[in-house]
Amino acid sequence: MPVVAKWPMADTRAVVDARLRTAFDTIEEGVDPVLRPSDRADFQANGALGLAKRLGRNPRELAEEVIARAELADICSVVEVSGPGFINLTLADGFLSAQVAVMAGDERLGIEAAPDPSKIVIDYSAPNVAKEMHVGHLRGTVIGDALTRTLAFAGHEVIRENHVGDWGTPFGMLIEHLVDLGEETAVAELSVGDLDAFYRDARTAYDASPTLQERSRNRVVLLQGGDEDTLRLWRVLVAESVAYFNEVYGKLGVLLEDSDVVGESSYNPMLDAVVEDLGERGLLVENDGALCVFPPGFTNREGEPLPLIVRKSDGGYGYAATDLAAVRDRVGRLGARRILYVVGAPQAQHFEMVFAVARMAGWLPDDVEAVHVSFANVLGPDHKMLKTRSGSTIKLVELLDEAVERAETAMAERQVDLDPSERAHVARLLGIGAVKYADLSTDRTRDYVFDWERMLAFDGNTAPYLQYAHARIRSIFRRSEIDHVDPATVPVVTDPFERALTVALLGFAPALGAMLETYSPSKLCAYLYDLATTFTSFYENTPVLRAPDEATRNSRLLLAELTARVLALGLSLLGIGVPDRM
RNA sequence: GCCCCUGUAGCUCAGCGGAUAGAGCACCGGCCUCCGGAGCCGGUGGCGCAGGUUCGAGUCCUGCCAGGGGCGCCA
Repeated sequence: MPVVAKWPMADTRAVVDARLRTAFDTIEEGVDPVLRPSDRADFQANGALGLAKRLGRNPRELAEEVIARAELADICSVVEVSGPGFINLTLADGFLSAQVAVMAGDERLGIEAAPDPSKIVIDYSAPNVAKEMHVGHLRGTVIGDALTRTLAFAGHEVIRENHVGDWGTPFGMLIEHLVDLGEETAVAELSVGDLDAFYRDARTAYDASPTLQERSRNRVVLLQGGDEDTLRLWRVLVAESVAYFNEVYGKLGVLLEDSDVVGESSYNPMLDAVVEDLGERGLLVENDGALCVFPPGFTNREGEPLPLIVRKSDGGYGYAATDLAAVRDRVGRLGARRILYVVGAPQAQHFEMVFAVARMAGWLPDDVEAVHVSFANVLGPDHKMLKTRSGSTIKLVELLDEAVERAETAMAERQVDLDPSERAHVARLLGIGAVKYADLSTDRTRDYVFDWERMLAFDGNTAPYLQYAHARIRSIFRRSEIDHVDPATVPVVTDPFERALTVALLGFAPALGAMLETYSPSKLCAYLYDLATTFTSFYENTPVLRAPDEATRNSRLLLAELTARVLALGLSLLGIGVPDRM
């Protein structure tokens, strides 16, 4: 198939964009064709309008000139100027079928590995030791996991770092509570995952007893001073908590594991060096006994320069020091070319300051990117922020268990005929998938309304809908005699439903690109949902197994199978599994 | 007081400076001798307000209004 070799990428938009770019270049170097999907054609290029304005030319004439200079004959069936100077492009059916054949013949579905792979550190999840994981941790964990999987698929070397809160003043209180409970009782409580009760009881006792407060303060000093017995107790807290986190991660189905835990405490040995470095570069200013750096451009409420406090007046280190040490370590030791922080939006200014200081100190060179992948709040159905100490916090495990239960109930209502073990497995994929997808499908910078009913509803833009579309396709293949379509099949694209599905399939590469460009899983979700609806419409309106002839049948089977593969791959990149039956 | 984020249909959300602002839920109306009805086809309904920039603004700028968050020793 020479026609196939001409377009190695199954990224239709990129091919068209490149052709137009070449044509625009002959008129003026470096003009963006401004290629967009169009209602009136497959694509529209709007670049002629802006260029005409700059050159003082008639936009329609200029658009005509671009068309005349562009090599489009082999990929477009219709190219015309419309309106004030839009170039409307309709792709040639032969081009579409060749492109989709390339995609189908590729294990990676036409997604080329990044030409410039880089080492990326991604910091996400970060629960606190001896504290329950609640819905607030859902977003960071799920978004971080999706980005990790997708960046890795794109060919990058991704290093996960779970920056757990395992250090700081509360640990004096927590260790004393551990002592008061007795180690065995405490371990028993923690190992069953009742971190909430442990923390709450510790806090209650602490608040009520000045003696305990005194002991806690002393304990912090011992902990920071490296007292062996205190450290041992501290390690018990950490180990039990991490074991519990792993259980939650297992339920949630995310990649994080023990070796990814790089808690705040791991930077303790590097903190003195951070201060020394900053001192040597003359960046430190002593202020009321605290060592500060004043990055330019930050002011407090009085309009005075705002410090990043590296060392507190009592000699202790705050989280600014830890975060600086982490940057230094990730770039200096690990060789990260990019660092992603999947952390809530309220910390935006903190990260801006940390990055600014790290740049001033030379730890973060200009060619290393540091990005705060921020996400907004989780709101309750009442649109108020869900806060940890408000009493009515939802434990993450309970949320996940209920999601699975609801999936089971829904399956029971549909009288799904599966054996018990497969049934349980599918319920898990559906329930957990629904929770994850509900979170991922909303723009991460917007507040996310957590609503049981909506999240677990099995219609609309939800994971179960996508999973269902996938299962229906698998059912076609179970029903027919064939496992897979002959990979050499080149689909015929004539029927409007076939055509719409083909165009949708070819949107996969740009959709992944859009997700990675902006670190927005919601873009991939939107694409997958569009693909699923386009497929279902195709499937309802176009006979597949009962196609009029063998060639059409094979062609449609190919489109169906490819749809299933895109759905399965796309969802897996989001951390969501797909059952064959449901 | 200053800074950041958000404001799109009754509700939940898409909209990368371009043509008539799209979905889903809910509501209304069709489709079960037909490959899985957790579905398909169709309908009602909207850019917080006021200016400005632009050939063109939901998108960019300014002001206001509303909600949320942040603003030196908690993380």
